[in-house]
Amino acid sequence: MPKDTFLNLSEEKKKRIFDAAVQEFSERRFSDASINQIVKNAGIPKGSFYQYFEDKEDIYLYLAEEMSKDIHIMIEPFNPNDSFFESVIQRAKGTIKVGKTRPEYAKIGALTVIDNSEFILQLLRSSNRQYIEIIERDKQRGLIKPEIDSEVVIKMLYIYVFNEYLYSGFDETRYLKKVENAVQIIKQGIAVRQD
Amino acid sequence: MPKDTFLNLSEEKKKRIFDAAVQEFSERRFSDASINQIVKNAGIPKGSFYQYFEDKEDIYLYLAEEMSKDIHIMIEPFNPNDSFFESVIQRAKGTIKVGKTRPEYAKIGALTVIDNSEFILQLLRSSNRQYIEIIERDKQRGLIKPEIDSEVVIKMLYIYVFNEYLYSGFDETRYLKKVENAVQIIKQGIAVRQD
DNA sequence: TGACAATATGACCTGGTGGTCATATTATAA
DNA sequence: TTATAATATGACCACCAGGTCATATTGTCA
Repeated sequence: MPKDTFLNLSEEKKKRIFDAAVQEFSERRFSDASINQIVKNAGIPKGSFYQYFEDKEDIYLYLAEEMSKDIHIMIEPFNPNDSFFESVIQRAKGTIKVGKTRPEYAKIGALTVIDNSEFILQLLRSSNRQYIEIIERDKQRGLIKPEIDSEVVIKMLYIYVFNEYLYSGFDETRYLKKVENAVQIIKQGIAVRQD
Repeated sequence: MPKDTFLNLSEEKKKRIFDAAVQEFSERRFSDASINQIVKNAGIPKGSFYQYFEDKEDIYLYLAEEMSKDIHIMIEPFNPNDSFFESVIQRAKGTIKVGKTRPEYAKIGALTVIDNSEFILQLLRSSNRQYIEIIERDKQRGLIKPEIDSEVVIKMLYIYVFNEYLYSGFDETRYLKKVENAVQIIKQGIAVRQD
């Protein structure tokens, strides 16, 4: 949580700092991101940064919260009627949509999957939880084989989907196609059926 | 390629430097690994390092070559009769085997998948190529659906398998089980068949 | 032995990091 | 107006990175 000193700042200044942080975290993974760079981008003195935030984690969490407010306006929440497979594709479409108006946000998301700091791993774990729930629900619905290890499914898909976003770059149709391929593979497998 | 000055060194000294580099690269990703740390581990002066190697990439490539000599003694090459699925599991078992006698080697491999430097990405790409070939072969054999995007398959599995190794830690049975689960999912899919 | 080349060495360079702190400035209230 | 509290500021700290280079040491051969 940012300190009160930060929260009391003018909206203009808060936004300047927010934007500077977004820029930095969209270019470098959390582990590699530099506070020096953020203060330079924001045009504030180094000392002020520590007057506003505890440390890098602090500003990152603030960022995450602000971004998620922003994102929730842009993309609709999971539709409970959608299957797990549809949900993943919907979310990929959401990522593309976010990427169009806020490319940095999508970039920040993508960079999390290649960060192995304890801090980021924990964030990832909690963001995966909702997908696990969807899979479990679909098992009950009789859509997904009950014996499936949902952790494995999520990890494969999640890492893949963001990784692909990172390297597909601006090519949205390619990205969506890759994600659809991945989902199809997870759904149906790749083995030829020996009926 | 190391400089001649390095190659002319005594076996003892070469090994000391090799070991020091292995240690460093097994603890930190290529991008994060420190030459300073390597020279400290090896007990050689900083200046000597640059007398032996061009830079970090140079020593990494040397390492990779030496390690692969070592590894090829420990694990058998892909069996051409094995399906893609069996090959992946065999390779996972190989990783465990390597991990038992040379835990650092397996760690180095695992760390590659979370490095996004151009240098490492290129290495990964070329090491994926052989899996792509196996998949294409299995398509011809009628084992794998011909319409499958093999790049997607490889990327999902490859990243997953090493990632899991990184976080399963020493728990080999857990690791192998997760890999088998992943392979099974890729093979058969997770959807309940609506016959 | 002496001359020259090859090698070894660590101090040093530039530039980066996260973080601190004494001081200056500004806002607040008596 | 004055005293006090809140905030702003950038120089500074210790530490790390990759890389260089003048000098010292060692090996080689005539």
